[in-house]
Amino acid sequence: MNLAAVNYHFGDKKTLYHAVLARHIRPINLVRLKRLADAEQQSGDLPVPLEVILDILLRPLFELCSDAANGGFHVAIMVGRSMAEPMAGAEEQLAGELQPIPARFSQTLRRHVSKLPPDEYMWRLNFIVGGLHHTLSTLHRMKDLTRGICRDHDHEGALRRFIQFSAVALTAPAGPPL
Amino acid sequence: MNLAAVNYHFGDKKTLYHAVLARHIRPINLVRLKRLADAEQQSGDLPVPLEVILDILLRPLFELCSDAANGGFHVAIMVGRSMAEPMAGAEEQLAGELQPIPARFSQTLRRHVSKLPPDEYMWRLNFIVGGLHHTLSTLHRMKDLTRGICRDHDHEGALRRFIQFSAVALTAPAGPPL
DNA sequence: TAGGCAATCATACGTTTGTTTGAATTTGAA
DNA sequence: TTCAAATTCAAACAAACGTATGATTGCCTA
Repeated sequence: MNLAAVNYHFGDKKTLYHAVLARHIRPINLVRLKRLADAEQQSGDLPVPLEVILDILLRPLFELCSDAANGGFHVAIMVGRSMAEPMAGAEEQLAGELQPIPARFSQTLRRHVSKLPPDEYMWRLNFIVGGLHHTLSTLHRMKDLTRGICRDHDHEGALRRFIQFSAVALTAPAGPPL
Repeated sequence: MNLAAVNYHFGDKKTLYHAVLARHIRPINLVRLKRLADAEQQSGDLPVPLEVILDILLRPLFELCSDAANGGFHVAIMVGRSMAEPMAGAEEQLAGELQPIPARFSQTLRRHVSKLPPDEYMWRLNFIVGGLHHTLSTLHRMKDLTRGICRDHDHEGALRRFIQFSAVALTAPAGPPL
């Protein structure tokens, strides 16, 4: 469409970029918070199983990124890029959108990782975040990347494996101090 | 320096980009192959411990990316970007440089992951690769990202944790088939 | 139906970016 | 020292990009 519309409606390109990101991520985060609340209520005093927490956290993202009709995987690329190289002077904008999620989920996760030192937990979370966005960005070319061993667009398989991967990584005992 | 020199010596920007990447990655890969051969010889018939293999694979990368004097972390960004979004029509160039490494290391890794289906192994490797490059790209702003919980430029801590992280993730038993 | 507002469009402007050119300068060998 | 090839430089070029403008269209309300 006509590019002038961008400046008419959004002012400049950077604002448009963040608007697109927010439009996709906001509803996902609402779903996440809702599902987590439901799961907690259903569990009563028992901890919500780690795999369930991770499923709630990850499934909406995988579903978004596999929704090819709505430019799903472009969003995957955008999110990944925003993580790896935030646009100068505008990281706060996206951060404000994302902050509530790790904060809220950490509450629930705490019972599963209570023996981990906080920095150990953060490091592992960062490893996982990297793996996540890389996975989302490469879902559509896994066949090429693995010489045919993995299928393209295998969202369900990727999600199932990534949940297990993250659960194992988070629950492993802390290594020896340096 | 004068930009015309780029086109004089390299032809165009893309070629320069790959030359920079190759210049940094090639020596690293030589070191990796050498160290792996040494470790195998030293182990005789016993398998090289997984953590040792991972250390050989990862340490040179972490060292490169922490060599600030030589623009180390810019290389981290470049590598990460090349992974996530290879430049159109030139992925083969970098692929040729990187191919021998996973192929060679998979030989040695095989004894540790022999019970994993090949696709399961590839998926996990992809998760780890994503985590790796994200980690390298964010080493210099971990403090900001974790609200002060992790230190900036803690290459040694990151490496140690990432090795343990990868080892745990690779040796976990395969989940139930879908 | 007329008037006003919002949205869209073709077009143009100013920057940035990648590349080219031709003149200077340096280098190395005879 | 001399000469030719290699390298560097300032300057210009062309294309891509982000943005701005003024005319035009579509829409809603009075």
